[in-house]
Amino acid sequence: MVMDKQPPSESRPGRKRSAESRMAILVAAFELVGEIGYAGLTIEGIANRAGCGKQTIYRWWPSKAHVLLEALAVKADLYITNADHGSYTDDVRAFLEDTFRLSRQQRVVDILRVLMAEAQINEEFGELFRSSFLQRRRDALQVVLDRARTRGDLPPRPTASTVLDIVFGTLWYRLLTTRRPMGDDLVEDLTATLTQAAQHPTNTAIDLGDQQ
Amino acid sequence: MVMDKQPPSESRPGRKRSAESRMAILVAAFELVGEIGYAGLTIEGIANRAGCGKQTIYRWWPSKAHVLLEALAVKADLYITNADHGSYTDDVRAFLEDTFRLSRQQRVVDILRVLMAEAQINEEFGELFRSSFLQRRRDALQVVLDRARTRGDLPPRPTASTVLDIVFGTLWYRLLTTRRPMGDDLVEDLTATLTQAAQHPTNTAIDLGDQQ
Amino acid sequence: MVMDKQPPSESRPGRKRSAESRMAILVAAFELVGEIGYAGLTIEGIANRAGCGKQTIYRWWPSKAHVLLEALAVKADLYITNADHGSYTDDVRAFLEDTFRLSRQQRVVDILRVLMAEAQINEEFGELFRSSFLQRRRDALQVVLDRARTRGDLPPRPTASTVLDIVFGTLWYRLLTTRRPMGDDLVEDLTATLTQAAQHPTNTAIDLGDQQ
Amino acid sequence: MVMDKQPPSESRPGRKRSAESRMAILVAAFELVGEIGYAGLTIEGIANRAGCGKQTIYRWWPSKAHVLLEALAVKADLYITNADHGSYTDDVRAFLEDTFRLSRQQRVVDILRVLMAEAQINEEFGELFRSSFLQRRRDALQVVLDRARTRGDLPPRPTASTVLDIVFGTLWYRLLTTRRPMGDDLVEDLTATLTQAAQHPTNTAIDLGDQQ
DNA sequence: GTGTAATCGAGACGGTACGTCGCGTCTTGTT
DNA sequence: AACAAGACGCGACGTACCGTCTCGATTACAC
Repeated sequence: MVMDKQPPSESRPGRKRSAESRMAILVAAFELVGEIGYAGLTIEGIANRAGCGKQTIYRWWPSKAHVLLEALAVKADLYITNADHGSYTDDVRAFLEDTFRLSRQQRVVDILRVLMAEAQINEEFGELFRSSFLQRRRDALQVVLDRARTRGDLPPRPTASTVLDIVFGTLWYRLLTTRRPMGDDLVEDLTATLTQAAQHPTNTAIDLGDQQ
Repeated sequence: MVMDKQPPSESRPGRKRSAESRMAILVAAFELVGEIGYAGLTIEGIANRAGCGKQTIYRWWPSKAHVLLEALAVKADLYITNADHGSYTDDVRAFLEDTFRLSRQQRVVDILRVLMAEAQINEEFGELFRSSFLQRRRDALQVVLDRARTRGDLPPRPTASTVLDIVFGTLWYRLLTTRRPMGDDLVEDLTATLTQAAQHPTNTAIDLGDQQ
Repeated sequence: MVMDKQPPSESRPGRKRSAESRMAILVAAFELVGEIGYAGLTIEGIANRAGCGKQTIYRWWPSKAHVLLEALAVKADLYITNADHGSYTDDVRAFLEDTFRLSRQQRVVDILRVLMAEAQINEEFGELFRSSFLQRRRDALQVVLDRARTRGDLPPRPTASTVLDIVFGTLWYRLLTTRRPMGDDLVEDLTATLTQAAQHPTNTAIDLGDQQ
Repeated sequence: MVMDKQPPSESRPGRKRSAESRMAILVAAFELVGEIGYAGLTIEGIANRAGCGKQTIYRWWPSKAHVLLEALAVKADLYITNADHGSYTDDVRAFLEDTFRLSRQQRVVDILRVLMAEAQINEEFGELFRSSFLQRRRDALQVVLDRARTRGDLPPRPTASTVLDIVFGTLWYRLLTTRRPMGDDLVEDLTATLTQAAQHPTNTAIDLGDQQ
């Protein structure tokens, strides 16, 4: 997840970027947002906590949201496995359960919420957030769908695009509104809804009966 | 949608609240957010445009988001019909299409996005936004579900709670990430996914019997 | 000491001025200036303490300093006797000692200081303060000087005008700078200085001659 | 006349105080108080006129009166010579005439009046005004008195302390009440009153003996 | 080694908006 | 008409951060 202004690449003269300062800033931002909330988070506050000058933050990140996004990437491994579990249904369930597990970390959830919020308000950050975070999550689930299509157990409905919208829509909606993650029942219900046609295209009635 | 600090009710001495100022403030906020965006919107700017003092805003609303929420309620009729269209499938499709139509108003969509954003950042506003806006939308769709259950064409899966999460999740996810509303294809795909069991009327009687 | 905007004089229709409110306002102003100081004194604060509306204050006094001046007149008897003590020297000493005694009331002194201050800043109040307070004090001492001239023990120097300037100048200077009144020694020293020629009339001619 | 918060002295890191801003602020304050008066003078107005931020003023001065006091020190050379004119009488007359000349500058007089006023209202400023202005003036005249004592023509009465009170008392009283400075006649009259005993050298020796 | 160049901390700077306070005015209903 | 109450337009307050700009003081590469 690259968001620095200048990937140095070629060798330049002059002092090198301080790795200590970078980490101190990311840690300070991560801690502060947990202590005083995003509304109270300021560049000045981060600089104070990190023991660095404001300029050092402005040099490398354009906004506090950018700092926080990188801090999240450093502090939390956000990437969810999409290993093959043998069937489309099991893959989807596993994906949802992985996400569910991740969203138990309240600190991480809180940061995701405010980053999504900031993406609505700050156009430039929105661009980055969509391309470097949201799209990556879609890509991960897309792999599951592609595998199902190859395997042959992908139901004709809903389309892949709709599945992505439903899955991430439901996830984010819960995050943003109830502030609590999906529960086991919702995981199960959602998995069934998205995959029921695939499981038994001919005998919907029986499935329904079993599920009761 | 009541959000004023003091519903006066009984007759008190002193000058009454100015209806002119209230409307001027709501109109100014609505216009300004369209012209300069939410990030640039300030209480000071609203007061200037409205030709009133800042105190008059602070007296009645605790934040610019509260002003905007009331402005939205005044400027836009947000409430979507949930009239009976004869079947669950048609009711759901109508609800989604109504929403789709509403979300063609870019100004309204932009405000909804930033209000959802603010609800993540400002705890107090989040409370109000959930209770006075989000919950009402859920209630409206709940009526459709209740009618379907009574009518007898509500599929056993997904549960009502899951349907609400999926519908509003997908709606908000599109709003917040692509910034463009659902298209006809998504409406159709989503409707089918949520009601596909209902499309097999032979099972419906049995399901209903089980559910009761 | 009249400073009301409208001496009612003739009989007008409508409700009469409330004597209770007037006294409550004057008392509140007097108390508040002692508790929180002149800088913190506000019309709103006076109105709250007095249990009256702000308009009632604005109706009768143009500024908080005007209120305070009237409050002082009501609360403190500022007028110093200038009774005949038989000689110019004793009259002057008595006048100074009276003033000294008055200036033991710290509350009164504090108010006089801030009224003099306000008179420098607020042109309109300055006018009133000079004519209705300062001039009256000068007039009182002038009586002493006139009596001495009649009696024949008024030294030719300093002139009456200079005596007034020296006496009140010294009084006010002590008030404004040390915040403590003249002591006995200063009273005695000042009396002697102003009247010494009177004590040694034979030198006067020589002095005058020398000074020319 | 030092009134800055931090005499930097030792070398600190960070940007240095801007001398341009300091002068721009002092000039703006001096001009504005002449144009709109002290009551209308605001920190905000000074900052606008000076083309600087408000914080730059608050960083270095605690109130508009402090700014004005420093502005006065920069704009006007307030210090009056106390050179030796050969006799106590001539020294006192010269001191008074110097002051008289200074007080022809209406702008300077107006500022002195409001600073004395502010010193009554603002405790902290009063402290500074007394110690950094009033006391220095007293010290200057004290030099004249000390020289007279050394020289031997200081009259026994009034005491040095009383002379200071009378001189500055009369000066300030005229300033604060008539708003016009002492005239030639008052200078002469006051000089004579304070020095008349000195004109009788026969008494001086005895008096001096007593005083020692 | 000795420039030259970039980064670092610190912190002053010109700004902008904050949320509050008090001003003096203006209803509103009561006395 | 005056009164208590209190909302109003207004303007300044003093504060908090913004993002920029000196400042010495490091570092590091290039000569």
